[in-house]
Amino acid sequence: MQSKTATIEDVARLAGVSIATVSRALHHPAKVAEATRKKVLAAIDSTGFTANAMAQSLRLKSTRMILVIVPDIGNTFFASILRGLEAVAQQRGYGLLIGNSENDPAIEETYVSYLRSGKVDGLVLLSGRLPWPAGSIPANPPPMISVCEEIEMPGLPFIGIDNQAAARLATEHLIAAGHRRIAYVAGPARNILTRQRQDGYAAALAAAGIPLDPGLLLPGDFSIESGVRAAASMDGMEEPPTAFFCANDEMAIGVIMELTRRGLKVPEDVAVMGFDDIQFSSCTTPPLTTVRQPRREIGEEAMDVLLDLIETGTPPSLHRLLPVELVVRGSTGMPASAR
Amino acid sequence: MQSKTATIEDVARLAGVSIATVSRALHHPAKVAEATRKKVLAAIDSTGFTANAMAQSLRLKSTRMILVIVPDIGNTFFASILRGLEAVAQQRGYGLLIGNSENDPAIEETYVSYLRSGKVDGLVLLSGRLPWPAGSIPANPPPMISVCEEIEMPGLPFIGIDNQAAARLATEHLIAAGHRRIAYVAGPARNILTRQRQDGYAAALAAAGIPLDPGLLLPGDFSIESGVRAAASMDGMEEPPTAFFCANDEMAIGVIMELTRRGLKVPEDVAVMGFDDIQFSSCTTPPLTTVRQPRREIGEEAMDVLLDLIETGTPPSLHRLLPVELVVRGSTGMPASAR
DNA sequence: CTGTTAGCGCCTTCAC
DNA sequence: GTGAAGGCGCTAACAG
Repeated sequence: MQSKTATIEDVARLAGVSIATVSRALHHPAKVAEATRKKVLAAIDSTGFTANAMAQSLRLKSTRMILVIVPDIGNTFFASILRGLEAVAQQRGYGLLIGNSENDPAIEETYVSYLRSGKVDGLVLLSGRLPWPAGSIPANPPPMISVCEEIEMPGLPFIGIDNQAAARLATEHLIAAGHRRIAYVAGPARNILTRQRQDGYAAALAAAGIPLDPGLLLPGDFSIESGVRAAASMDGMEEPPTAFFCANDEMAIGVIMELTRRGLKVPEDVAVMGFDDIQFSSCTTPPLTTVRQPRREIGEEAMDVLLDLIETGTPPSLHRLLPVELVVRGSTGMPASAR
Repeated sequence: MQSKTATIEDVARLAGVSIATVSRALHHPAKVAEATRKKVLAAIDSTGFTANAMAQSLRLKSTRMILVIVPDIGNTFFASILRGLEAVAQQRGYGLLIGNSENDPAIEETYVSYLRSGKVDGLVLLSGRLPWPAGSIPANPPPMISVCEEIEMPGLPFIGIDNQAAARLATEHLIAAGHRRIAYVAGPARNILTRQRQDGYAAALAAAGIPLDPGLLLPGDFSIESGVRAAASMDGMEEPPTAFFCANDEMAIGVIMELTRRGLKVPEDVAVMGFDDIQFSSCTTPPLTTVRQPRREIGEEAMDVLLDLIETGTPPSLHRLLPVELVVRGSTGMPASAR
C-alpha cells in the first residue's frame, strides 16, 4: 500500500512510541513491556516495515554477507559445495554472494573490494589462490577460509580432502585390476591438486614396485578437450598405457570419448579412472569409476568454520580433511590379467 | 599498515582538505583543482582508503547490486546465462548476487527480503515464478526482469527464445528424417517451457499431417532419471516411438542411456533430440542433436534491460526473443526411410 | 574551487 | 520500561 518504504520512524509514530523502543522490540524483546511490544509489532505489520539493511550494516559494521569466489560457475563440481555453504550460511543468518572468476586472478582481485568496502564480512576461497597480487597480502587479513584447493598460507584455515591419499586409492584400484602401464592425466601444471594427486599416483606405483614412466605423465587442464588430447597422445607411444587415471572427471570423460572414437573398448582394452564424481560421470558409456568427495559436507563445514571465525574470532589454524569414497562403475575392469 | 580501515576523514586530514573535497575528488574530479586532487589521491593511496559501501548505499539509496534467482545452481544451463548477466553488470558498475533456490518457491520468497531491505537494486528471475506468495504481488513492484522462463505478468519485461518455434524446428528435423512416431518427453507439468515446447511439437506434427498420439506424450521433470523412465515406458507400447524429442538435454541423455542399456542403437533404431545444448550434450554416445539457445546473449541483454530500467526508469514492457540454432549431431539419423 | 552542514536509517548508551 | 541524542561514513546541496 505504502508508496515509499516505511522506516523505523513511521513504525514508531504509528505505535505511539519512540524509535528506540521499536528497535528494542525487534532486537531485545525482553527489554520491552509485552503490551508495547504488541503495539510495535502491529505497527510493523501494517506499515510493512523492513529494516534498511544498509543503515543496519553501517551502524553494526557487519553485513552478514559472505563472498565465495568460485573459479568456474559452470563446473558442476562446485554446485554441491555452494549448496553446503549456502545451507549453513542461511541457517546462521548470513547471505551468500557468489563471485565467479572464470579462473582469472585479475577478476578475483576485483572481488577484494567487496571486502575492503565492507560489503561482505568474510571470504570463501575455492580458487586455490589468494585474491591479491602476489606479495601484497594485507597486514591484517580478513576472515577467510580456503576450500578444496589448499592455499598455503600460515593461519589460513582449510577444509577439503586428502588428495594424495585419494589419488593413491584410485591408482591402487587400477593396479589391483592388473594394470601396470597407468597414465596420469594431470591438471594445470602449477595447480596444487595436480601435484597432490600425482604424488598419490606415484606413491601407489612405488608401493606396487612399478617404475614411474615419465612418458605416462600426460598434460591436461581439467577440460574435456584436454582429456581428448591426452588419449590421442597414445599415438606416439610404442608401449601405450592400459589405463588412464585422470585428475578430474571432465578429462576422464574426454579420454573415454577419444578412446571410443578410436574403436578401443573401455574397460576391456583400456580402463579409465576419474576424480570428483560430478553428475555426468554416471552417464558416460561406460559409466565412470571415480573418487567421490563429500562436497556438501565440505561446504557446510567450511561455512561453519568461517562464521565461527567471524563471530568469535576463533584461532583459525584449522586444517580438516574429510573422507572420500571410491565409486566403482564400469570404466575400470574387474581384477583381471589385463594388458 | 593501518590496523583499522581508513575513513574519508583520515584522508581529508592527511591531505589537509575537507571531507567534501575528498568526496568530490573521487566523484567529480572536474570540480577540484588539479593540485588538490593530486594531494587527495596521494593521501588515499597512503591510507589505503576504500569508501565504505554501506555508508555510500545508505546515502545514495542504491547498492548497485543485482540479485538473480536461479532455480538450480547445479544446472549447467544457467552457467552461461550467469556469465552474460555478470559481464554486463560488472561492465556497468554493478555487482551480481546469485541466489540459488533449489526450485523451492519458499526459498525464493526469502530472497525478497534482499529487495525490501535494500540490499539489492533489482531482480533477475530465472525461475519462471515471482518470488511472492501467490496473490500478494506488491503494489509497486521493484525493478525486475524475467529470463528464459517467461513469467506472465503485465509490464514485466522478458528476454528469452521462442520456445514454440524452436520446438517446432526440432520436431521438423525428426520428421524430415522420416519419423512419424515421435514421443515428446515433457518437463514439469505446470512449467511454461513444457507447454510451449509441446505446442511447437504439436504444431510440427499437425503441419506434417501426423496425428498426435497422446500415448506418446511422456511425463518428465527435466532430470536425467525422468528421461530414463520415459525411455523405459516404451515397454508397455504396442507401437513404440522411433524418435524421442525431449524438452531438455538432461532428459535426452537419460533416454539415450536407457535406450543403449536396452540394446537399442541410437540413432539407427531410435533417434533422440534434446533441447538447450548443455555442455555434456556433445559427450554422449552418440553426441546429442539439440537446439542451442544463445545463453550468454540472453544474459547480457537481460542485464542491459534491467539496468536501463533501474537507471532511467525505461518503460519496461519489453519482450525480446533471441534466435536459436539447431545443432545436428549423431543422435538423430540422416533423412532415411525410417519408420 | 573549497568548507560547512544536513541528513540517509538505524542501534545503543545514557538518563529518567 | 522508555525516550532523547549521538554517531556509523558518506554525498550533495549551499555558502562563501
